[in-house]
Amino acid sequence: MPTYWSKTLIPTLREAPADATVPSHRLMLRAGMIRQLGAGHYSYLPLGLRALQKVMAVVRREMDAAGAVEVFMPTLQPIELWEQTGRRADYGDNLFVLTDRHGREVALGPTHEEVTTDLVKNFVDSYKQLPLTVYQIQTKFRDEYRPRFGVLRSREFQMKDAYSFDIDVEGLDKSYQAMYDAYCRIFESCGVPYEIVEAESGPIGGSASHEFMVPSPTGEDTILKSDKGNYAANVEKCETGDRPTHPAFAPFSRAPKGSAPASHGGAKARSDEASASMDPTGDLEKVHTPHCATIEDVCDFFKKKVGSKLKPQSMLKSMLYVATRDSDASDPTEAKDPWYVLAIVRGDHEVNLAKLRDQMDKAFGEDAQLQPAPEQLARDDKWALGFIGPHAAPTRDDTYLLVDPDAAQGGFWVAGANEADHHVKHFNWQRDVLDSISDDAKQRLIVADIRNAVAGDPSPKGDGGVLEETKGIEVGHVFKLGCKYTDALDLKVLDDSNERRSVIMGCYGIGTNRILAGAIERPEGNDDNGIIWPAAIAPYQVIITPIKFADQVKDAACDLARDLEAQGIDVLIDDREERPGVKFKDADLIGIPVRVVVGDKGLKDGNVEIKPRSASDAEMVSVDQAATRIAELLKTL
RNA sequence: CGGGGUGUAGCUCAGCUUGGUAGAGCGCUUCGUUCGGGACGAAGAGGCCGUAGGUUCAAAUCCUAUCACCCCGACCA
Repeated sequence: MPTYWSKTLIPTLREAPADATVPSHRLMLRAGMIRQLGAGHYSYLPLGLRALQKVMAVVRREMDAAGAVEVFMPTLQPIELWEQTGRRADYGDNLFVLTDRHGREVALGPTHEEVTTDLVKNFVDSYKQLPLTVYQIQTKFRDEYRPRFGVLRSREFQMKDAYSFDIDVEGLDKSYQAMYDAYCRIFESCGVPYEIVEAESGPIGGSASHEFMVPSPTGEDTILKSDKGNYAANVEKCETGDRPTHPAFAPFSRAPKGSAPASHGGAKARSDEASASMDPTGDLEKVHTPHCATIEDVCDFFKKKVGSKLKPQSMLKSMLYVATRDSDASDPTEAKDPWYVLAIVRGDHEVNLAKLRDQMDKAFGEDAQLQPAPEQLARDDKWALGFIGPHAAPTRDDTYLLVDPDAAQGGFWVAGANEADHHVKHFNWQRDVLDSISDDAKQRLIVADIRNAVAGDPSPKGDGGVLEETKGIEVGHVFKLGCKYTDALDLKVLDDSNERRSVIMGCYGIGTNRILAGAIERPEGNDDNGIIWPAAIAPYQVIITPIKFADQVKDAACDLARDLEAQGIDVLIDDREERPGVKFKDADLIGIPVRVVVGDKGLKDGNVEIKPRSASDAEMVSVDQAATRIAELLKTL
């Protein structure tokens, strides 16, 4: 049965609400697909729901084809599960927690690793029952800092999540690959362009991870790609190739992992000419910089008060972290033996905590708990927060000094003075640190990649490639989890030699409503007149626009609709008593791939007018041929 | 959470500085004329001006508090 516009609910809007800023949000609102209830909560109206259901159908088809089995798990999850895996703390405020009438805490599921593991534990005892991959499509809840961009980042959203269970790493690799391939087919089927990038696994945990991104300037994720085309990664994960340090730092340097040693490919030394020399030609000089605790503040201050131009890349940024081996103490202030890590990067760079953790793990050969130093703790320990400089570290035996290669350069730097409201200029590593450093402190000095990669950095492939930056919308994410959850929740099975072994997991997520937004955000997904859907996920494949819904036009429109429906093509008939112009505008706005105009004019010659939404011109086709022609056309859209 | 902004009709917004009985366009209802790219005319319906206090003879307007939403930022799928 075709849908009649007048009988359904498609409240199109001439203007978008002022608070909608990104194209997908504006157009979904204007097309009458969604309505906002609160910050990050959206209702799906019939048009939006239909599109979402199309996506779900594609996802189900490919999941089933890949051998995954569909289940449906509860949204309400006992908080104990989250405590057992330690993720209650990891998720922090992002986890919605509610209290039931008995005073028990329950989490609103943001994801289902714990529940799935717990479920599978109940009935999987033998390696013979593996591999197993389960999936579900469900509403997830995350208490985002800041929901935004409509359906792109909401607190309540739909996700297809899948979990694989294998007896060994080879099995995991296979399961992972099967999902990876299925994801490629899903995004291809849905007609959304995508890129696959290496990703940080974040609070989910795990060893390997890829993200599926729809390239788009409105994306919140930053992707770095080698111009050689052989490497792409999320900025949170992205490695850099070898970046040369000043020779004086050689004994402390750690080559970035995976990079070819001593490649001088795209590495750029500081542009500042003075950096060529390690010899100080100016004395270390303290400058009074009241209330200038950030790089930006200091630069402004120098410009306005000192009268000299200071660029962020001429400064050293000193970030203080606190570490502990005591994994039970979630609060470092209560840990038994905390120590500090002072991370130094160039003023225009950002410290990457995951990389910093990696380096600390290497230094200790075990997991260290590392986090930004809480303000109170740092002040109590006499750190001049906001005004810390690198030379503070060697004087303290509780502090490691980690320096990024780009900061480990000669010449002069502006840095914190280790005294409130003061910075120093003419800071020089050789004179102010290396010359006076004790042997003991040398053990705690490491030069290594600890910052986020930026455009212009050398590719980690070490082939002379240079990284370029783009933005993307994350629509899918696959992880090799390992045994994090199965160990925490004790999911073990007997293997073929009767040994109990930890089951190895993978997990795989797709944001189904992000696919919708991604389809609209893609360059071909919208124009001045509205949405342009890929046929696979369009709410309807065909819209029939009768010029006036009466008499022979009405009959012809209904006949055609019936023929199309008989071929499995879904049809929307715009039967409203509106002027043709209004119907054309609305048809364009909601973006149905094929529009058929039925009017007296064409009918006089036995024709209807067929126009793909993406085309600028229509073609006249005889009434008899219309259904066939439309079916053909749809295959190309 | 820090900074900024906005709450007036279903939507987009004016009115607020300088207090004095609530406005426009679009949409909606009825009638008429229109009818192939958001028609025209006429007549209507629709708002305790986010909420609560306060100042005042009088508050959409001034003050205080509070709530909601949006934007920017802070290691977010």
